[in-house]
Amino acid sequence: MTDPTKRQPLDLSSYQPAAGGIAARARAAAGPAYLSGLNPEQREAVETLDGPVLVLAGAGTGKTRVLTTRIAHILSTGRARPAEILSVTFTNKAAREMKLRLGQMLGQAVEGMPWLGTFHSIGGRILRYHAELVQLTSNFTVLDTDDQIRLLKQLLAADNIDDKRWPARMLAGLIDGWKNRGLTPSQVPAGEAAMFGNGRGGKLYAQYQERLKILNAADFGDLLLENIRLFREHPDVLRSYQNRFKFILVDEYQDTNVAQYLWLRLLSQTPSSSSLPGSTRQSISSQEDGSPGLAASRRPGDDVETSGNVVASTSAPPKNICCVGDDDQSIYGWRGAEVDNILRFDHDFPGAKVIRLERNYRSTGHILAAASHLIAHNEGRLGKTLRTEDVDGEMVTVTGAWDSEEEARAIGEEIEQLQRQGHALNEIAILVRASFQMREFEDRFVTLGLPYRVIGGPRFYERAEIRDALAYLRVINSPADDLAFERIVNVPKRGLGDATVQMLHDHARKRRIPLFDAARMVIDTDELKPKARGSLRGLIESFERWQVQRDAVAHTELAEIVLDESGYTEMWQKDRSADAAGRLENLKELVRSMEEFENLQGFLEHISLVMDREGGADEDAVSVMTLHSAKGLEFETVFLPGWEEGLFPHQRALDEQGRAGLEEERRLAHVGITRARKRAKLYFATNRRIHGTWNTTIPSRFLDELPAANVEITESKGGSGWGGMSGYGPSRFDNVESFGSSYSTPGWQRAQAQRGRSGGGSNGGRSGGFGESSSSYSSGSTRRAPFTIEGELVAKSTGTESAFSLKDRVFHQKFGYGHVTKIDGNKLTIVFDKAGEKKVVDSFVERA
DNA sequence: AAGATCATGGGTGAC
DNA sequence: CCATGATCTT
Repeated sequence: MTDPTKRQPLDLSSYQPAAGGIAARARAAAGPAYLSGLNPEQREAVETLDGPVLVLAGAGTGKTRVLTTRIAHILSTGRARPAEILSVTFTNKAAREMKLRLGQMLGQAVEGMPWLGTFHSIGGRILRYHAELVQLTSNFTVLDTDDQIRLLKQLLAADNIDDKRWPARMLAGLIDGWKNRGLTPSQVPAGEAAMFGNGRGGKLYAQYQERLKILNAADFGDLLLENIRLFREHPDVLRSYQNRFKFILVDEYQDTNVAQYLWLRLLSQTPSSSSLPGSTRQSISSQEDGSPGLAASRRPGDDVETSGNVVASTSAPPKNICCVGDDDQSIYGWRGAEVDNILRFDHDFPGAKVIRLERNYRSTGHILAAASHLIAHNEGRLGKTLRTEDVDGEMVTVTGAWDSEEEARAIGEEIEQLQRQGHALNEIAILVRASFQMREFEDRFVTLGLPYRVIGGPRFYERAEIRDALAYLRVINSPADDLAFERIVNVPKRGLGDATVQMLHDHARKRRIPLFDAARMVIDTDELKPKARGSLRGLIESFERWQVQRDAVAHTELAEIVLDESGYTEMWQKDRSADAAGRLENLKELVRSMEEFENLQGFLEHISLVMDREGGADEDAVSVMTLHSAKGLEFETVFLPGWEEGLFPHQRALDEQGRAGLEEERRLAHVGITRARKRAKLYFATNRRIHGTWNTTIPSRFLDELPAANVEITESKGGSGWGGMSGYGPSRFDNVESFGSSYSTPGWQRAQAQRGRSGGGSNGGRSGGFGESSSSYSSGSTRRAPFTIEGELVAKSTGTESAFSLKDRVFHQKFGYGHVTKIDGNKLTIVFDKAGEKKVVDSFVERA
């Protein structure tokens, strides 16, 4: 990722506030310096401080810049002090970047922005202040997914539920889903609660919550849900936060789930000192627009409203909340994100000002046009028209490969070529749909000796040795943390096996006390064999000693003492396996990383919430990552392999979510293309191995949805090319039926036509073999290029006239002949002679 | 209590 | 094909 501001007219980062302070500086100039680099829309988004604002910021339009400048503006106009601005992001990375950029604008003033952070870290912080009100203590532990699953497994075992038939993972997923939707155990719809474990799902959720309280723990969902509960049950607490936060800013609003939405809604209401229960029942986000799914999911919200805490639009002006997002980049529906939150913003926050940022400062014309045309195929969107003043640049390329191996080889060669031309590898990324695709590239790059880095692999904190070390520290910090205790009770080996642990569990359960306390009691009895008893006593005494030391020595020193005295370090020193040295290194790194924290508590807080893998070396290397983890990044050159039906769009997205799933996949494709500044290179393979077996695949429908005018079909540079079976010899593919059928999609046909027209295709004659499919497509006849975008390379979405008019006689490659009965932007409703009425994007039909 | 073997299932993954 | 987890074995 490079500095996204660099193509903007004025580099804000060079702005240095005068010693007199930002306020003084702001008064000095009629238009403060930090505003002068903004375009009119950006400036409006920054300067519209009062009331709700939704900034629809397309890819590369300067979203982060608007957010940070807005904060600077609020501060410099004296509208609020740093501690009065609530600014939430989804990732720590985003929060860090905002802090960094703010620092560049404001100097040290950022230090005083205590409420800039992720939803979870802010939620967690608020929860710690009021822990006792939600049956926790302020040193509560934040459980990660692993702990969560282990806890659920225990509950399932206790209930004699077959873990095979009802996996703990599945229950964890359900509970997460409920929490994402803001549902406490009692609010889960009966039907859903019954879905798991023969009707026991709801009960298990309730049990799980009880256990969390006993463990003095909260999972990620709780950090928000318990916050909401806190606000609902203690209006005075809520009011204090409503009073505190004069301005609220939200990044990536399209990714918010219902719980986050509710949380924001609660905080964004203007506090009314006389919040009479039931006095204001008017709902803000309400009914009457038949959206059943949403209505159902919003039910908890209505609860909030009818309980009287919500101020209706008429009684008080809504808070100064500014949400920034892009509905076209909503790719986390599977994780509970509600695109509807952004689609309904002006409904939820009446009087909201909606500002669109449509000037793209990132990509060249062809790239932007391709991405825009693709995303225009989605129906559920607010519609933006991205523009660029950049040159057209290179066309987006689409390359077919015989199989995934050749795909990797071709991309490898292209990268080497770019490298020879002097392009930095850091400016090149490979973005895959699914992580299994990465291996092939790694293999290839290893043989080529091409430096690469995989982003988003196993994270630092997920490593066994880190989790073990943390478990020791967790027990010291919160002795009730049974999950941590259980993790390390026999690590390193102390002869405390299943039998001993089981015994401790029985003891603990009977007396309703933590395992640690149970252990302390048991060592004074003769219930254990002398050997195990002595071992356990040693451990307990160690912990008691460490607990005393916690307040006496620095936390980093404590960590070293613990790792040393527990025998944990020794365990790895003795280990002869290859990765033992690396693990010891990681432990050192862990201790090092503790230095920047005040104390143990602060460190543990951080570690549970900050999942970032520490930034790898700055060496020049190609980045390999999933499309999801690429969101928010940009590269000069982006390779997008695997554009095949079933993989992208992913079959499961289609199966499980239907059209909504397809649209989310399409947004993912849009995100992928818009990561590129200068070159976007798409690939598809005709054969791909999935779960060990080779499958013949069809090029992705998304390829068909690209505008021909901006796309160039190229031959694979991977040597023998598609037709060249020779390189592979008589192979395992001999049985594969003609792969010609793969090339009969409209996109392919079009590609051939395109190639013929432009004459640029290196070896057009060779394509003969591919086109001859059994399909009914009339090959040869030059097809009308699909909806192309002329001139200024502006994508047309909703609101644009189609090239067709009512009653036009048209031909569709799949549905045959028909006539247009309705036109909605570029979407046509057509009654086909044979296939009946269909809604079709106009690029799929031609005049008959 | 540790290692060996079978069985299962295999989008995306922040906090 | 592969990685992970549950079960079986020593």
